[in-house]
Amino acid sequence: MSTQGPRRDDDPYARIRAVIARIPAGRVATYGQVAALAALAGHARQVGYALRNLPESSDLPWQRVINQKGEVSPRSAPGYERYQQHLLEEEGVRFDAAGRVDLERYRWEPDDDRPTRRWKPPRGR
DNA sequence: AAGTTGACAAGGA
DNA sequence: TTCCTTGCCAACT
Repeated sequence: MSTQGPRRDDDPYARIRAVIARIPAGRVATYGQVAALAALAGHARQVGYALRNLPESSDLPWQRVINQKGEVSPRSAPGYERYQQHLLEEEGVRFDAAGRVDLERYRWEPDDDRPTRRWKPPRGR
């Protein structure tokens, strides 16, 4: 009925969470990518906002969302970045010395079910 | 009601 | 390449 709250497909944050829930372990997606997949292109910041409001009890794989630079986004509470990186490393995501993930290698695509890409194609040369 | 904030992103220097 | 500025837009004061 019309007396109930926003339905899943109607609530932007619910759609954002639905997209994140689809990211397989060992893969990552960027904020902008999640927003676009949730039919909210241009609302990358809302993805971060949704995660900030995420209840502690949530089982959403929030750690698989990183920024376009390939690094875990800085956050108000220090220490969480280290925690997020740790969670990802346990899933097999490798970070370089600068604390960045190779997006070409670990970025998840909706139609991509494979675990992880083992190598990146050689650059033209 | 108006100004500020922020788990972003793209472009210029 | 990194750093800084600008654009973004809902949520929050």
